[in-house]
Amino acid sequence: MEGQSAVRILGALAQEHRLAAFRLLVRAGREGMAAGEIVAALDIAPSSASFHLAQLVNAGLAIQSRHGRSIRYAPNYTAMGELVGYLVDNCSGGKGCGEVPGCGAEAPALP
Amino acid sequence: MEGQSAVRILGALAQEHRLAAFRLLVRAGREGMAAGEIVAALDIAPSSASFHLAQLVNAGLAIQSRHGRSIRYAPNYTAMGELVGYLVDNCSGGKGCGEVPGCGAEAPALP
DNA sequence: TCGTGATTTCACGAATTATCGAATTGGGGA
DNA sequence: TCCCCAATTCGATAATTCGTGAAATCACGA
Repeated sequence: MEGQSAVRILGALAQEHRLAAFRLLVRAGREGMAAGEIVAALDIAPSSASFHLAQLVNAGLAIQSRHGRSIRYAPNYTAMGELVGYLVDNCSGGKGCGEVPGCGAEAPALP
Repeated sequence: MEGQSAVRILGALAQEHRLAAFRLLVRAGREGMAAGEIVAALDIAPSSASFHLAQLVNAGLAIQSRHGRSIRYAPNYTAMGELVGYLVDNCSGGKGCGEVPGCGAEAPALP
């Protein structure tokens, strides 16, 4: 993952409603949720939700698909995994990352 | 880590110069870097750098300390580790997180 | 004490982001 | 076909963020 896309993904998650939406999607699993369900869960205007969901899709964190007359959003685990990998690679100061239990990050890779 | 502070940290990293600055700090290790060195490395106006560094400090990602007449900034590995932990906990859909090698994230904890 | 270098704070304009209501599109079902 | 229902797009506005130069602060050494 490059720094530029890391910034895009971080920016997509750096908003209360979007982080909440993504967590909902993760919780819902691979099938994701319909836009209407997300709107109901987040308790914001439909147009606002659409705006935020579009940002998640744009950042690659969510995948949009039509199911009948509703539109479903599913989480993209790969993008999140790459973000975490990027952060872990930038987390270690050379002595290993003692703050993330179970993660063996040794190499401070800085392109 | 709560969602609110996760958003603060994500927001602090979701900016080109701030992400670059934090990576510099991580690379520099526990001693960190003087503000002037960071300004030189990022090639931005001193006031802009000060603005961004203040955001990192405010989010808890960096620690500020005076050394002589210069001010040093050091990375806070704990905050980054907690953020990664938060993301990992929200990364798994229940089938384990296959995208982060070495990380055993099984429980989709949603407070 | 006085000057000097290192940083931050202040003030301000430009750009981006967030939110909402209204109008619009796109698919079923009667 | 005609009518709903789900969701998005549009248009406008409020709020936030970013970048910069000028001024203030802070600590050190002569």
